[in-house]
Amino acid sequence: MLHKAYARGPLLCLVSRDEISAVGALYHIATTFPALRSSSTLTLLCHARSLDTKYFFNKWNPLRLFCQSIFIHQERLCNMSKEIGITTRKEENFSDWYTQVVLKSQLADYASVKGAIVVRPYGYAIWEKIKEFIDKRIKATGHMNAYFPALIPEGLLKRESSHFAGFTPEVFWVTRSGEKEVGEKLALRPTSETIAYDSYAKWIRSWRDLPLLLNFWNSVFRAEIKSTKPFMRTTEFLWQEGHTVHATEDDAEKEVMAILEIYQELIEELLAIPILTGKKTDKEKFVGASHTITLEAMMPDGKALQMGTSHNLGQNFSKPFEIRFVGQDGQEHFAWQTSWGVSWRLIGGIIMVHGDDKGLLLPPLIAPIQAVLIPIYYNEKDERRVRDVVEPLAKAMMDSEILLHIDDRTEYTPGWKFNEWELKGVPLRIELGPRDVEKNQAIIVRRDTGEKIVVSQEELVTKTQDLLQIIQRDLLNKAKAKLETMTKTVRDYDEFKETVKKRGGFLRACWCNRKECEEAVKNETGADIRVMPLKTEESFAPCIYCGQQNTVVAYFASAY
RNA sequence: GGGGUGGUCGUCUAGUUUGGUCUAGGAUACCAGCUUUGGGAGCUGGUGGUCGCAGGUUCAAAUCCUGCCCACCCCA
Repeated sequence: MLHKAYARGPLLCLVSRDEISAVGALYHIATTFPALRSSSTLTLLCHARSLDTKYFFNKWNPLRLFCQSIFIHQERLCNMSKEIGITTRKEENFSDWYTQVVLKSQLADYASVKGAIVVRPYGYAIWEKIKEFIDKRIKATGHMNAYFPALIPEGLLKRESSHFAGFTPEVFWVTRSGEKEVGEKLALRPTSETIAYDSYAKWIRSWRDLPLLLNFWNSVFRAEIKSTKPFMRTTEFLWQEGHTVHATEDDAEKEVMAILEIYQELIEELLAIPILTGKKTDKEKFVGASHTITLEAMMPDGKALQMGTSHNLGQNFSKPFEIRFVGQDGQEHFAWQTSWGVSWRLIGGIIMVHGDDKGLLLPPLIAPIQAVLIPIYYNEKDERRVRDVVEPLAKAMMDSEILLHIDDRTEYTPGWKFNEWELKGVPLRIELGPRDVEKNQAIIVRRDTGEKIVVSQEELVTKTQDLLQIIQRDLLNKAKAKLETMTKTVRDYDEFKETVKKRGGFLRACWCNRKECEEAVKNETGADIRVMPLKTEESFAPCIYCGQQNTVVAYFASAY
């Protein structure tokens, strides 16, 4: 194909014009494409290769260009269709696949600052859906949004010593303003506990001021990031942080668990990602918390992803920040506090868990576009016919609160659009062309299975709604099955090491509750304790590391 | 923390070994026109590049040297 199309004609032409130069080109071609040597023209001229072929090839521009065109055409013939979409398979190179999906589906892009990304409108739309859900749920339970400064004076950040020690390696400092050094260094907030609680102390006087239930939508900065992974590891990221103050320890703990429930619903029901929930160990808990409740998901590459945390801060901050109130008993008490958050890492989780070789795949309840309607027509007459059908149908769908997008761009063919919307992960595609107008039907295609379903126009709305529900459910079930296969109960340390190394996943094992063993396992295998189940599971073996008998069940994994 | 690879129109890339014909070539994308449209169509013409950034060497730098920035991979 190649030599027929490009080599023969132009080559002969060259030979007749400048035989000597052609020799150089042919020699190069012959060494580069062995398959072409059978061409008689090539064979003949290759005998003359004692000439300084390199000279001709390098210095004689038209020849070089000609040879290049051959390279490129060959590559094009081979790779054309693959290069536009995702070129790596999810199974083969997970990391590269992930980056390609993020960039090519236009969720985000790299910015020219190390560790920073730009969230593009499509990606931000997903974040807005997450935001919408959380906002609605926390407002329904009496929380309100507020905003605190991004700059925190060093003194404040240092007030709670373990908190400061935990964050200090990754804090950005502002030390200059304009031409002058600033008096007291300012930290770019790595989290807002300290700056918020400084204010809280001023606002809270009596038990009547409690509970104080605030939430902040903002961004935080964490330095010391070695390599950037959009949504997963960035120096600045968007999140929400809730900070509440309560009169009793019991109230604080209730808050921690209430938030856990909201997160759980968000992650499992909207994002369709199954999770393990439970406590963090003392080593892994939030620095400054008395305990941390976590939600952990498993990614297809065997690494765990922390999807959200809810901390019971006890009085660890209220004491140094002097958040005190006069109780009903007339006595002064230190308050009890919680903090909790989820970040745009959730988006990373969605991509990793549901995406496939075609690109992104969004669960309907989190998709900014749930169905894309692609009208198909050949000419103006058909265009009118199709439009007349599409317009009322689209209106009916939108009235039924289906997030529909009509792709009526004329510059792309239907096939192009199909591929593009698949890359972007839209759960359903609806095709409607002249044939369908005639038969009073439409074609619905599922993104997750590729299944094509012919439906009558009358039942398009209900069928679309049904399918969205089905896809939502199927995605969760599929992810649940995957989680199950990636969770393994182990009793033996060798098996433990082997499993971490080979396939990762969650390792359900027994642990003696001592930091030394936890650290040793982490150092030797890279896996740490992600979560200890809330409902205590019955111990089934001695400690995975030291063999001691008195143990609890813990889930280990290497993590993002 | 240690080691490595790479950065050239929006994207992918040729050219870098051996500095000079490169005021940088191509493909794709983009724009215009024609034509097409049910799984990434075609033709013709056109727009588009501070060769990552800053210095240095040289008559001459995409090419050589130094520093920096960014991305990716491997090891701890």
